[in-house]
Amino acid sequence: MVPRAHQLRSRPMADMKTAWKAIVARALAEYVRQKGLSLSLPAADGIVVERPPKPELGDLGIPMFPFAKLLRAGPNQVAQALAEIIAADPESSGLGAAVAEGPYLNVRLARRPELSRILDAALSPGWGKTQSLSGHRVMVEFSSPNTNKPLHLGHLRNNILGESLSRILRAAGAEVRSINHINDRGIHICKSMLAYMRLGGGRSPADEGLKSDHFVGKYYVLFNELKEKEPGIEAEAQDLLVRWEAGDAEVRDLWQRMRTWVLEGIAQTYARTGVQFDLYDYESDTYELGKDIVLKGLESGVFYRESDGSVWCDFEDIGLDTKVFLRKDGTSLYITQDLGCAVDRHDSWPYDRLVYVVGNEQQYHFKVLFEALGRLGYDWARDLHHLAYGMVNLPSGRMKTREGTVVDADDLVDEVSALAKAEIEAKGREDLVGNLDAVAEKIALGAIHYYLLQVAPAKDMLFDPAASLSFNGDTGPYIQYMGARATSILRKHGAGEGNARKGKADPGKLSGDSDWALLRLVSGLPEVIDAAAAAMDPSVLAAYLYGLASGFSTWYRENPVLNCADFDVAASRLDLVSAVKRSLEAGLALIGIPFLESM
RNA sequence: GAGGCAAUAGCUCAGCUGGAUAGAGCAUCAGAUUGCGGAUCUGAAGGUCGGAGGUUCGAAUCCUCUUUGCCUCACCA
Repeated sequence: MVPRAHQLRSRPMADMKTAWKAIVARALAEYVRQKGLSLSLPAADGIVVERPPKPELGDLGIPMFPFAKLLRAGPNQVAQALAEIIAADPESSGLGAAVAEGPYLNVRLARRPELSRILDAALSPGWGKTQSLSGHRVMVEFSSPNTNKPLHLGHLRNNILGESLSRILRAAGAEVRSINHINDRGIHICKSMLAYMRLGGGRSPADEGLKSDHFVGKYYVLFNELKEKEPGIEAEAQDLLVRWEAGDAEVRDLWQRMRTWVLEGIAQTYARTGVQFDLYDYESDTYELGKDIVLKGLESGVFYRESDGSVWCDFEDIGLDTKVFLRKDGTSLYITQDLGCAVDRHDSWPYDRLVYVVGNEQQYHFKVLFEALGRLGYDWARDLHHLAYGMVNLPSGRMKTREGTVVDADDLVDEVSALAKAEIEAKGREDLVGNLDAVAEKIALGAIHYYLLQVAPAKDMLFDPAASLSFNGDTGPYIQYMGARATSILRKHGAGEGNARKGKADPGKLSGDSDWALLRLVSGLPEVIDAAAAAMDPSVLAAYLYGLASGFSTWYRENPVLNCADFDVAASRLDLVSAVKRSLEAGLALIGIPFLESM
C-alpha cells in the first residue's frame, strides 16, 4: 500500500515508514512462499521501523529479531534474504534501497524524490498543522488561580502546559476550548478581605503603587501575621464567609472590589506571557452546582446518607476510601461542584475529551471524581483526563507562602528580562534588535517557558534560578537565536546580497549528507506534533525544536549558503534555511516561545 | 499504615510501543572566527541506568521484591 499524495504532503517521514513496513511485509510473505513455509506473518503496521543510531547506517532501520524467531533462521540470514527480495521488488526501487547490516535491514531512502517532497511540504502553507485529531473536540481547563494573591512559579508551569497543550491540540486538528476556572470564593478569599478591612484603610492599589494582584496578595500575607497575635481572627474570617454566602451587601461589595483587583492584575500576567482562554468559570457562580446530581445519585443508590445527614459514596471496592459528597448541613463541597461543572460543560459543548491541567497532588480527587461520574451513568466519564504535573521545587525545597519562599511570576519575568536586556547591551546589539525592552521580555519568556516545558509534565522539577536564567546550551534563547540567524540569512538575501539569487533552486542539489540530514530533521515536525498531542506532552516538541536548532547550527557552520560558490546550491540551501525557519517558527509558537527575527 | 509518582554522568534532564557503542545541556579541561550573528561550533573527561531477582535471542525500558525521596489519604479548595 503506497500512501496517498496528500498524506505524503502532511507527514513525509511517517509515510515513508508506512511505505517501508508494507515493503518488508511483502518481502516476508515472499520469503515464506519461497521456503514453502506455512505460518502467519505479522501485519505490516506491527513491523518495527526505527531510526538507526548513526546516520551512516541509513535512514530507517528494521530489526530482524522477531522474524528470525518466527522463521527459525538467524537474524543476519533473514536480513540478507529480505534485502535480496526487496532489491527485486519493483515498487521499492523508487523509494530507496534496503541493505542487510548484521541483524538489521537498513534502508537508504531515495534522496532526490524525498528532498523535493519534504521541501515542498515544509514550504507550503499547511506546514506545522496535521489532521491526527481533526473532528475532535477537546476542552482544556488550566491555570485556575485563587483571587487572593498573584500568580507564582507553579502557575507559570501550569499556564504554559495548558496553553501549549491547547495550541498543540489545535495544530493537530482538534477543536479546542480552553477554560480558566477561577477560585474566587472560600475562606482563603475572606482572609485577605479581613486583613484589608483591618489594615487597608480604604486604600487602592494605585495609592500604594502596587500592581493590583500584588496589592491583594500583600493583605493575604498580612492576615497570617495578624493570626500570630490574634488567634481569634480565624473565626472572624469564617464569619465573613457565612456573611458572603448570605449575600451581605457590604461583604459582597468588598469581595467584588478585591476580586476585580486580582483578576485585573492576573490578566496582565496572562497577557505578557501569552496565555489566553476561551471561557472563564467563576466558582462563585458554580459552587452550588452538582447538588441535584448528588441527590439523584442518592435515589439511584450510587450514594448513601449517613445518620447525621451527610451524603457519601463508597469506593472501597476499587481500593479507595469512602468519600463525602454533601455536608451534613446540605452544603456542597469541592467535589460536588466539580461534578456539576463536568456535567454542565458536557451539556453545553459535548466534547470528546476534557483535560484538567492540575497539580499531581490532586490525583486522588480526580480519580474519585471520574469514578463517581461513571457510576452516575455518564458514559463520557471515560473521556475525562487529569493531566497531573509535578511540583516546581526550589533548591531550598518546596515553595511555601508562609515562609516567603514563593517565586512570584511577575518578579521572575522581570528579573529574567533584565538579564536579557543586560546581555543585549553587553553585546552592543541595541540598534539591531529594535525595541529593546520588548525583545528582552520575549527572550525571558523563551527562557522561562522552555525551562518549564523541557521536563516531562508528570515529573517534579527543580527550579534552579541560576540555571534557569542561563541563555546558553539547551535553552529557549538558544533556539530563538538559531531562528534569528536563519532569519538573518534570509534577510540578507532579501536585501540583494549573496549568490542565491544568481542560481536556480533545485532540491536535488541538497542530496549531500549534511543537507540531507538537516532536511530529514525538518521533516519530523508533523510526527512530533502528533506525538505531543497524543501524549499530551509538550516536552517532546520542546526537545525536537532544540534538536532542530542544534542541527541547524552544526550544519550552517560547514555549509555556506549565501557565500556558496555553486550558485544553484546556494539557491537550494536558501530554501532549506527557509524550511528550518518555518519549522522553528511554527514549533516555537506551539510551546509559547516568541520567534525573534533578531536578538 | 494505605494508595500514587519518581530514582539514569558532579548538577539539571532526554531516552518513543523492549533492539545496534545509554544521549544532551551546565560545570571542568583543550581547541576553533581574515566566511552568511561566537547567546556559536569541535573535541576530551565523566555512567555497575538506586539494589536484588525474574521474563526474553536481547532490559534503562516489562514483572516481583526491596531501599530512598516526594505527593495524597479533610464535612478545605
